Amino acid sequence: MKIVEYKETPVNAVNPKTPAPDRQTQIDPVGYLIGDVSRMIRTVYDRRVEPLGLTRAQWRVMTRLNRLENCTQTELATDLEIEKPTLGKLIERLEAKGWVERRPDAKDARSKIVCLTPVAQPVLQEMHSEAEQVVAGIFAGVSAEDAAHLHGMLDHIKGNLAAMLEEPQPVEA
Amino acid sequence: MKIVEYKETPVNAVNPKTPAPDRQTQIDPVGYLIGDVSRMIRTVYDRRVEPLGLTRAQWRVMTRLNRLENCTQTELATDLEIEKPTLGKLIERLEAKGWVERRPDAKDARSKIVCLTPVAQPVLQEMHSEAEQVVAGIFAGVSAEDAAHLHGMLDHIKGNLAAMLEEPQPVEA
DNA sequence: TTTGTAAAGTAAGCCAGCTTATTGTAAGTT
DNA sequence: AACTTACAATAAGCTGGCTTACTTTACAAA
Repeated sequence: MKIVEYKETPVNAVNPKTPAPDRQTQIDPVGYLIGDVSRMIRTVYDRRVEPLGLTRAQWRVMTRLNRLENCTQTELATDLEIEKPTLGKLIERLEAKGWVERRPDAKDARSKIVCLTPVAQPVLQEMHSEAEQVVAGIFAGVSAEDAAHLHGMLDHIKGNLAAMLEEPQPVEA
Repeated sequence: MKIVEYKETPVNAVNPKTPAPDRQTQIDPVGYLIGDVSRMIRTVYDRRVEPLGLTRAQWRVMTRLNRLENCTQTELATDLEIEKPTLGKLIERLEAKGWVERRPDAKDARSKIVCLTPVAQPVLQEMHSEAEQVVAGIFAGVSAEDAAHLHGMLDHIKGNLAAMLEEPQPVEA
C-alpha cells in the first residue's frame, strides 16, 4: 500500500496543551506517541463501556467472531494478531459470561470451534455504538484526508513491523 | 441480568449472514491499527533489547529520570503519563536491578526522590542505540514530511483523548 | 505399523497497565 | 492545639499482552 499522495500540510495547528513543552526524548517521540495514544484509547473506551460488562479487547474478539462465524481458536488468534494463550484467556472470560462457547471440532480432535451465543448480539450492538462515539471524539478536528493519510501511514508502518517480526532478530553478532 | 433470553438455538443461527459484509469493522480500522502498531513496536523492541535485561517501559522510566534528575515518584508518573502504582512497580524492578534508587525527600516525609545510579548510564546508551535502529526500521520508506505529519496528527488525537479523559464520562442516561 | 514430527490448546509465569483502598504525613480550619 | 481534608506512596487485585513448556492428536515417512 502506497502512502497516500499527500502534500505537506500544516497539520500542526495542533495541540497547545502539551504539559512539558521542553524537548522530548529527541530519539523518537513518535514511538511513544503511538503508545500513549493507544493506551489512552483503551482507557477512554474501557471506561465508557465498563457498565456493559466487557472490555475493548473482549469486544474485539466478539466482532471478529461475528465475521468469521465458525472458526478455531488458532484461526481467530491469527486473524486478531494476538498469541494463542492471550486469546485463550479472553475466551475463558467471555465463556464465563455466556457470550461465547467452545465446541469440539468434528474434523480435528485437537481443535475447538469458537462461536457466539445469541446473548452476545445486543451487547455487540451497544459496543458498536459506543465505539462510534468514541472514534468520533478522537478524530474531532481531523479532516477526512488526514484520517485517510494517517491510516495509510500506520498501515505502512505495520508492514515494516511485520517484516521485522518475521526475521529472527539480528541480535548482537 | 439477562439481556436476552437464551433459547437453546443452534449457535450459528445467531448470525444468519453477517448483516452487512462490513469488511473491516468499518467502524474504525484506525483505532485497532494504532493498537496493533503499538503492540508490535513493543514486541519488536522488547525482543531486541531483552539481552540487555530491561524492557522498553523500564528504559522509558530511566530516560525520563535522566532528564528530570531528582524528582518524586508522583512527578515522574505525571510526566510519563502513567499511574502511580504502575510506576511504583516499575521502580521496584529497576531498584532490584540496581539501576535506580529511592531516597527520602528532605522537604516532605511522604514523598520519595527517585534517581539513577551510575551503573545505569552505559545501559542507557545501549538502549538508546537499539531504539534508534528500531525506529529507523519502523519508518523505512516514510518520508520526513510524512513522519512529521504523522506526529502532528497523533499529537492532535492525543489532545482530543486527554480532553475526553478529563470529563467524567457522559454515561448513558 | 510404528515412529517421529508438527500442530491445537492450555498451564504457568512474567511484565505493564488500570482501579480501589490503606497508611502515613502535610497543611489548612476552627 | 485539635480536626479535617488533601496528598505520596503502596497493597491488592483485575485485564491483557508475551514466552516457554506440556499434552493430546494428526499426519507423514520409514
